[in-house]
Amino acid sequence: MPAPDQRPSATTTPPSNADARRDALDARVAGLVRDTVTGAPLVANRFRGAWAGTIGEGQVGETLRVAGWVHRRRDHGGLIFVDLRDRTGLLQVVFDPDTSGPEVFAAAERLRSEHVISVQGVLAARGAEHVNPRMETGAVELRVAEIDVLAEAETPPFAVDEDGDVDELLRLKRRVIDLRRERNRDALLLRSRIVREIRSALDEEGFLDIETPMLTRSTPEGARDFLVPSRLQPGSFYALPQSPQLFKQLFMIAGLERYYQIVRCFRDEDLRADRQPEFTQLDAELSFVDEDDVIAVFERVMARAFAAGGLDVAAPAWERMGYDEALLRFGNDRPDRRFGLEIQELSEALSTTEFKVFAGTLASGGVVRGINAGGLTVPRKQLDELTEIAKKAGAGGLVWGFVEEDGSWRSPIAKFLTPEEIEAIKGTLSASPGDLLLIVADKAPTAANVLGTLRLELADRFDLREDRNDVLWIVDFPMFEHDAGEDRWDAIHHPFTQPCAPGGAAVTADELRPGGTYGPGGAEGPGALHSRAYDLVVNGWEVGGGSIRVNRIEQQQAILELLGFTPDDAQERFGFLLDALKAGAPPHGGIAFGIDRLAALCAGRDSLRDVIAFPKTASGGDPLTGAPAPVDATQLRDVGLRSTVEAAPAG
RNA sequence: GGGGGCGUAGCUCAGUUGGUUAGAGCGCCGGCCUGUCACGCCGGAGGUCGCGGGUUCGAGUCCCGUCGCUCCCGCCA
Repeated sequence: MPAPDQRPSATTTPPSNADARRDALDARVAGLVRDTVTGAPLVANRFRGAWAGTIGEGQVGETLRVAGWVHRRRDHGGLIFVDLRDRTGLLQVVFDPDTSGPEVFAAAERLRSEHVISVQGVLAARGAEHVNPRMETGAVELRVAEIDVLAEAETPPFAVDEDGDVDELLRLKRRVIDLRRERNRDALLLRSRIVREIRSALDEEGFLDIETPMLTRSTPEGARDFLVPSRLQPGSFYALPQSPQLFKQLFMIAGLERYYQIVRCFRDEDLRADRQPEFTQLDAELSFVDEDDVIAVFERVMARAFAAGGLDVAAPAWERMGYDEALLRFGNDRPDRRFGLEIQELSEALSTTEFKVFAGTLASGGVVRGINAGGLTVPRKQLDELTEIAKKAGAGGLVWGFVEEDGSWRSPIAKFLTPEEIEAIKGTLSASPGDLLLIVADKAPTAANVLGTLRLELADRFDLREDRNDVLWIVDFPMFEHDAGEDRWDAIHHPFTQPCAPGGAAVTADELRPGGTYGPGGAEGPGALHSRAYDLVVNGWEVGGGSIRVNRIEQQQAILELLGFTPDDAQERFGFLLDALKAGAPPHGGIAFGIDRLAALCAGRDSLRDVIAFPKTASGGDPLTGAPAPVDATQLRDVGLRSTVEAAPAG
């Protein structure tokens, strides 16, 4: 994920590249959302007859009434200018004692920022020398004849008319003020625009918008559930849905064919800039489909969503990359391909090395991989920092070295390698003089993770990303992973995903059972299975993912058994799904997209908080309402609970 | 749970080696101003330096603890 820019204070420093980029993006978003707001119908009433930001020279001479907030006020003593703001933008309104009369003018003298007013007057052209080209409505102004002060406002805690950084806690506490700021308002408008496009695309594709319960039963998504105690059945709990996964499968079995929902989902895990405890998904499912069908439909839908969001991506079909290839070349399953520094396999080139670290790793089934960081100027201090990062990512260490002008390799380990081995490394990494080579020897997953992390770190530090958008599907995921700690198999996507053999061939229930080819203890074992899952990755963000589901009861039972559920456990927890599968389930599959991530991506924001009206802080709180908060003993007793924790003092 | 960064006026920040009465820009308040548009000019108010403790003759500055925000790891698709 892109690192947040360090933004210098606007007053003291000239604009940086990052600032310029941000401004350009904000301007683009503002342009995109303008049609959203100007398209809003407006029926004249006693408050207004026009949107402020849409008024133009065509209306000069008309008597107009506009309503909104005092954005800025410029008092010249005998003449007062007010920029009036509504959702659509700004309009300069002028108070002049001659045209406004003494009472209206006196009212204008008392106006302050953020007062709410409705004004009426005649629209006038400004005259060439007074046009403000930086303002959408800068060629005209309203000569106010009447004013209604609808509400006064206290001085806002931070400036509404500036987009500068403000402490985020304060922004969230005073979210109303924050959302008045252009940048934040536009982010929400953009999100609305994207969602509207998605709904209309899905409608045209024949999807039904059907709701699913919020008070439901814990589902095995892997994350912690948010629990809601039941008052009518003390001691029992609802869980808030981590996703409507099982419900949407029931819709398919019920014969509804195509379902979608833009739905809130909940996961009680620690937060990140790209993770909120409640988040919004576009959730969808289709019947009688294979991967290609789902992907084709959602390439159409998402291409429209990206266009609506102003994200310039290639036209479909989008490239598909296997999970193994992504991990090998980019070190993770959500590759950011906007810069090079791809990871190369060096194991073969070094297969006969006598250098102990490499030889030992290879002998124990590990790998040696490296990246060519190119001609970056990386001082020793930064190399030490990179080594630290590599260690944190799980590596034992990091080998680095520079290719000198004479072709020699300046590295702490150069003396342990033969000239042939050094040439092989340089050849595999396509190294030329001046290049920095980084090499890691470890088990394959660790090496991938370490080099993937370093790759992203270098892109952040040296601003390597190209100014373009990259979209691709990741396919051919493994189905299960082994949890060594608990000696247990876990589903990587979820247990309702259909497994397949590595080439894509179907697997039977028997093959999944103990002793079967892909069963525990079988010839291949569960680890060899692939799943019919797919993820959509944009600019290194996973924005969506889904799979073809299991539609035959025997196969579902075999998978649950493989995961360690006894038939009784399985029936107890997923009986409703298993019973439904017995009722005759069509082949079906689906997908879910993170709407918050999609909106953040399109708006060019690093944090989901910027595209959520009322987000949570990193500690899961909502500074606006003070949630979560203690409740009194009576409320707890009603739901059959007693707290074991000393309540923190309110506030 | 762990690691990094941050916390000084309403906002954004500066504050040197621990040393006089803690500063700036913006905002706010008052005054002046009829063509501004980040209006301008003059004047003014405004501080629990997050909180608690410690070291010191003396702490915004050093130490310990704690709270909050934020980024990352773990966790989580």
